Amino acid sequence: MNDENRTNMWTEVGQQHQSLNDTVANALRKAIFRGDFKPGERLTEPGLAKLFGVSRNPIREALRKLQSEGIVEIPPRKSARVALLSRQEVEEIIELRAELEGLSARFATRRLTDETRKSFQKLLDEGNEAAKNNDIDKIRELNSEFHGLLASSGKNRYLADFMRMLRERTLWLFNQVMQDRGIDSWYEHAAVLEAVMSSDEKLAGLLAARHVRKVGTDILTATGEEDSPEENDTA
Amino acid sequence: MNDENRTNMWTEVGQQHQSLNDTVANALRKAIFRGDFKPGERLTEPGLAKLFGVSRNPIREALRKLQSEGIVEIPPRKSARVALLSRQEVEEIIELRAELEGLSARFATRRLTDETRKSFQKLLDEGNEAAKNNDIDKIRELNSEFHGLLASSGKNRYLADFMRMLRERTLWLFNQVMQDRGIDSWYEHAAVLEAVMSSDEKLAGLLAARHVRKVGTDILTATGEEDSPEENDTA
DNA sequence: TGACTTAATTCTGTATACAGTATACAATAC
DNA sequence: GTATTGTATACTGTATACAGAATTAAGTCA
Repeated sequence: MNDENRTNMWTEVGQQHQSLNDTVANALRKAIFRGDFKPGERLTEPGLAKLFGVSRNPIREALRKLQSEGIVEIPPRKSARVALLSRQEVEEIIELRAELEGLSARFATRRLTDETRKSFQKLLDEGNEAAKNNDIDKIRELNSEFHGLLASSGKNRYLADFMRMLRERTLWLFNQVMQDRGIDSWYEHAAVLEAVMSSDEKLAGLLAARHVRKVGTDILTATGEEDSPEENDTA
Repeated sequence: MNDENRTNMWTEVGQQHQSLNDTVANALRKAIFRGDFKPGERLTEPGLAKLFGVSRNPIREALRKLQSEGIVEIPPRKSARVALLSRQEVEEIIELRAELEGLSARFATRRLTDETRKSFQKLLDEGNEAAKNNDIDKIRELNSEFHGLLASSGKNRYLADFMRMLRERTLWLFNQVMQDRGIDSWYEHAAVLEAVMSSDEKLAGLLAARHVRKVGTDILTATGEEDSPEENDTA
């Protein structure tokens, strides 16, 4: 093996190294999505620094990153807080996600290649199999894979990134409903995939958008009765 | 004046205070958009710290912020660089902007209120006046105002924010063409506004999308002949 | 002269220090 | 008993320090 190959082969190990702030950001994001920190909860830098066993600097940068993702809010000169979504915002995100998921489906249809078609078919087969067996865990995994695959097949990184952000932002909400709706969701996803593969751009777009709206209304009615999360500000 | 009113009135003075990292981020963003730092140029923390007369910390945070906006790239353990857009990426952004501008126009039409209608009408009158007088500067100002107004009338902050980011990201490109196309652009904007105000959602969406595509193809043909910006990597 | 190695320098990642600001709570006045 | 002020504590914003990585410059050998 010559030097050049060796370099190319192992050079990525340096790139893959996560700096502390990335590591912290990922851990914190996961913790928030898991519910370890509740919406509105204070996230002080010294507290997190102690918790993660690092200095305040990586914590600060992680918090700023999560702020840019909309996961935490950082008012000036005050502690960061886990962001809380107003009902209004949830509605906005769902409405937007519906349109963008439709757009993504249309892009994917337009750019359909043999390769992506094969991925779609594989996902479709696995999903139908799992649905037949009532394998809820598998279904949930494939449901989430669906969105990623559709987005990447659309071949527009900006759209894909933005949608991932919107999805993450409402993940915990959607997850609540997914318990009951998993199988239904799968069949709606399957319908989108079939429309994409039969190159019916318009239908794919409509089905994808309608799917998000359906789950969205389920969420909104499910959470509608409860009290919406209170601002625990001292104002 | 009672206490509550006084509080609401002046409380913002504390909120408005910009921390150094915000100030730096804004200054740096402006500098990059003005072309003071060319795409691909290295942005070292000590260099910027000296330039802005602050310590490295605010610089770091500003750079991270601009990274999240896609304006700079920060490879691990290397200096930040002004992001450079590949032709592929420019095409992706334009394609996406066309769809989203269309979406935004449709949202604005759906949510048309007396108030927004009045703003639209005012913009329309001013623009037509300026176009008649060939007042290029005024036209450019109104052209940029158009996008902001349309987005805010759509009443979806997430969409509006995302579009602003995409617009900023390609501002320098669009500006090149705007010299010649300013007046044409205005009339295309005016057509969108009229469609919105006559509540023709579909037409508004189509016109808005077509407008972006038009400017986009102008840009792509104009920059197509030149060499695309080279990665000045040492790879 | 030109490619390769090594030394010097610069830069990033992280930790720590300190001043100014917010928060919590007890003491005081009404 | 409630509102207000005073004071201690905790937290953020910013600067500085230092180790290790990246870059640049210098030197070596062909």
